[in-house]
Amino acid sequence: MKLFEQQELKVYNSLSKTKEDFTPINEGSVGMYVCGPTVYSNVHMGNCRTFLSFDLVFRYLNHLGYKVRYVRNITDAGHLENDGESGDDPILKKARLEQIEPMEVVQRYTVDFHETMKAFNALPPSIEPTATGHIIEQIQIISTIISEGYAYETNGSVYFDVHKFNEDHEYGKLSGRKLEDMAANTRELAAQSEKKNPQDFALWKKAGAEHIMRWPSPWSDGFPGWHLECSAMSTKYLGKQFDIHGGGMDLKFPHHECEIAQSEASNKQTPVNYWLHANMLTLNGKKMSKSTGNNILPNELFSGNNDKLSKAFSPTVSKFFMFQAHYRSILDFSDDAMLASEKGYNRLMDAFHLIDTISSSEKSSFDVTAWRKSCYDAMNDDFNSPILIAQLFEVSKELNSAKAGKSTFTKSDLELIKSTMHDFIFDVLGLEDASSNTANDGNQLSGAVSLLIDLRNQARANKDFATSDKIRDELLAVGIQLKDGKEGTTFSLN
RNA sequence: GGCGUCGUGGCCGAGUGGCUAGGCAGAGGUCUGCAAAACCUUGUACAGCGGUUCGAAUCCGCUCGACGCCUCCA
Repeated sequence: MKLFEQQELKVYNSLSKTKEDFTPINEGSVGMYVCGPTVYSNVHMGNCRTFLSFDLVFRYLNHLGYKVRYVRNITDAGHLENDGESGDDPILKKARLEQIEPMEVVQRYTVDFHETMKAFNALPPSIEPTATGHIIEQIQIISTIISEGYAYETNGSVYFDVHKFNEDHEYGKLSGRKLEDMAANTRELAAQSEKKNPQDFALWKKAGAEHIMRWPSPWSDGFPGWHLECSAMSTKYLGKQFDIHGGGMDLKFPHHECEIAQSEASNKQTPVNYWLHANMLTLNGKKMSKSTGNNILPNELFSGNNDKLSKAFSPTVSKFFMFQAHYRSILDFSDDAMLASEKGYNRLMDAFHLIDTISSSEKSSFDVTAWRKSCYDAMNDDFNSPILIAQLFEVSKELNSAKAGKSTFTKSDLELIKSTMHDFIFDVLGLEDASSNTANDGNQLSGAVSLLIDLRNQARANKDFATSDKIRDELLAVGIQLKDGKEGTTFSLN
């Protein structure tokens, strides 16, 4: 496997706020952890964007020849850190609402998540651990942090002592916050709080009587704090120090900040070399969110069964839409943008299908090697998929020109274009070919339509346009569009 | 209030000190019996005001606006 391109990979590190050369800890291997979903409801498109962004990272690293261990967790418990009444484990809450076992909630939405990721043609991670499967590891970390002096117990609950930690570490270095500022800006009713300071966060919570999901621990029957699971599982499967940690931008603070604190407190070293954060997908200019209802679900998108869009869109078009923006930019979801992406996607796929029909020449009028390099340059520049897609359109234009006899390609250049386009469209972007309905496919539909095309062409030859237009219009009415070209008629399904 | 991000042509969206982003739409053209589809050609935009500079959309400052985090959130 050639590895020359990977030498130039740069990634934007949220910790340093700069693009850095990517150098993995172990040459040729990459450890990557991404915060997965909390499975108490269906994932919406905003959630999906983050996972698809990191699917792109995973795919590209694989493409470059790295051996990647990609860990993405399922949060199925303990999503709670407040000690006030407002705090509530969303999984338990949902279970109460639906009058079922918490693990039924978990199972239902885990299955939904997996089906959604599969629909998007996202690769499964190498390991997909669950929080409930790693209670022992979490308890061990808490014990270590307590013995290191960075956590304290109150009434059976354990809290991370942020102020103590900040004395000899830097709390807030990822999110750019200063503890003093945070302390000055907190007007929390600390009266009945179990915490020494409002900034402290829970490592272990004692379970109330109504709390069904509970585990024994040295401190109480209870459950782990939310931030802890990721520290436990990333350390277990990737080691105390690993290459990439990803997640949504909204997890930067407090979640990832707390992860750093936990890992540094227990392992005495900083856990992650490169922090990558995917930006939000907005709807009507506002962040998609489960709680406010400002979101759209994948199934609503695929079926067209929603009040936000004029039609249904396929998973692959949705991905194409997302990858036309950089993963670190906010992207707004809209009908117009989706329609534009769908047309662009079809144009790109049509151009790809054109390659085999182009006859080769003695010389190429287009520098294919330089073009190919520009594709790698784009992805090497912090996974810049919009530039990559622009490059794919550049070559598409040349292919169309070649078809019209204006550009020329040698046989080997055509093959190089085909393999490069294939690599990037299908392997790296992970798009799917949904438009291969030509009149010579050989399946039943194609056979039937071919017959109608023949009849229509006979009618046209006889200048019986009433008949030919009837065939054309009625096929269109059932969603089959005929396309007359120089070399005969093809069709596509609308 | 604190921290941070962003404001690009009709729309979406890259870029970031001097050199074409790209897609969609629009316009013109080719093709066609007519259409549709497809293809080709075509746009000189960077919120406002100052400053730095030979030169700024790109750097700095201010103003306005939007968004995100600070509470569960990808």
